[in-house]
Amino acid sequence: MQKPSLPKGTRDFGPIQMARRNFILETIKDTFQLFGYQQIETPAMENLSTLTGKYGEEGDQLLFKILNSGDFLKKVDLKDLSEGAAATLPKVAEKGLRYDLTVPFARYVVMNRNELTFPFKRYQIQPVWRADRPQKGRYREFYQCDADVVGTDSLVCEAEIILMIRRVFLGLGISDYSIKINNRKILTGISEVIGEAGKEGPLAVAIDKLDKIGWEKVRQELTERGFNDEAVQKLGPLVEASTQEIDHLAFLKIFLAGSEIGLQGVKELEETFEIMQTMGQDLAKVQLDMVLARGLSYYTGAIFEVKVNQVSIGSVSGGGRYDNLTGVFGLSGVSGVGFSFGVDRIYDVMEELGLFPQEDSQGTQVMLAYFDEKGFNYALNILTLLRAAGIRSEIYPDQSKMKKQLDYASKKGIPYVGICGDEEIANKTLALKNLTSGIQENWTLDQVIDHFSGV
RNA sequence: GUGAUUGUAGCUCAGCUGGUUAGAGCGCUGGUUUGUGGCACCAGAGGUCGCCGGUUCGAACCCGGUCUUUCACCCCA
Repeated sequence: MQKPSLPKGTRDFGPIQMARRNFILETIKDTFQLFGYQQIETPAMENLSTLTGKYGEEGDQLLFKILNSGDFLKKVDLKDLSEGAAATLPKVAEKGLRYDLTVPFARYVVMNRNELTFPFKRYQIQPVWRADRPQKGRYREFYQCDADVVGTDSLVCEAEIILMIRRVFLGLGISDYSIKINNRKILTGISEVIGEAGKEGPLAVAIDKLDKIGWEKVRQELTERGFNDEAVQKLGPLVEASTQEIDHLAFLKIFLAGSEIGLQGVKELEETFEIMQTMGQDLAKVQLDMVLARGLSYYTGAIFEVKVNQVSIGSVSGGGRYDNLTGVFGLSGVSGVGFSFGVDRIYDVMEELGLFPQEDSQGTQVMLAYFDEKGFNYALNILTLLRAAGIRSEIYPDQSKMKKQLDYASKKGIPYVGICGDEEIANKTLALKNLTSGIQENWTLDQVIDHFSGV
């Protein structure tokens, strides 16, 4: 006999967890649909050529590769082996598990460009896999809920992303959180005005850690990454301003005065906020974060990140605009913007904050219990009638002691048990017992149906 | 990928510098209660101490490897 086990970083979801996950999923789905997004799905596996090179060097390492079927070694020769893993890999694996939903979506858009009506708004809720080392709030298999719109560069999309995030969090009962927003063009502008044009990549990576490790450490990292002292010096006022309660847009207009692209980024943010105002919306929870960077290299415009306050979990949602994601698949000039909710992290956050409702709203409402064959037959009849009336009900399947039957209902959290004994059969009633209060009354079937239909 | 950390009954954990048959609480099964769960009392079942190897007269305990858990870095939902 072998001990059963799970692969590292994966989990089973039991009935309670699934009820909770479905609650989160339904809230998100409902919101996406309300905003006009249509659902699609793509395969769990993609050709490796679709996936590699889209997430940076680190990302390629985190891809799960699928060994070719059959004799996977037949194309490998000794020379490949002597050259190491990088040379051998393409010959033994040509498929991989998807790393996110955005790249498969880009692939889908390009392959179906003639059938799709643009702007195309799609949502997608599926698991993704990363060969990461698991830790708190980080799994090797987890769900993403993406909503993206491609084929328009309208800033209405950016505004609507903010509105969708707010609606979902309202529905989930999460109230203390911030939607951080920035624009890659602003980061490009910053690198220009400090005299390190073209280095926004490393600048972004370093500056993103500001609230985590502090200015001193970031400064060190920048120097290590080859930024000269003068440039780092020039960054000082920005870092200071980012922590102060001032009008960041106004600050950026001055700070980025010498950078056309930087000012363009500021303008985009400004317009996004104006659109929201025209829609009659305020900017609650929205926070312009001048040092928000995000790692993914394909972002070119707005970038988002959502952090729930007072919890130890990382960001629960993120996204941004990408101008040329479909370009690598041969369709250029299509701008897209989208974001993603991490269900597993939202789950962890809600658990940490104790936000899940106690009772299960989809569980059985009544269980039928009985003492003997006669009662069993009577109960089977009643069961059909209850279900016909739309009442979630079940019968204890084995003839056994009343104690056992009640125990089962009690443990399963079923609130009512309908007991079928000789007396009840004779009077055409049910002895309906409330398991919370312990009170038991004899009710006619009509009364029972009335009672539960009203709930 | 780098550096730590964890693993003993279904669950949460004790287990002394290595020394007979490895314990507790909760849970589980049965009983006190043959038309009634929760509470109480009584009895019982359940463990190759993650796995493999080594040191030792003797290993849950020491050493090596491996898997797993958690955490930091990197990166990210």
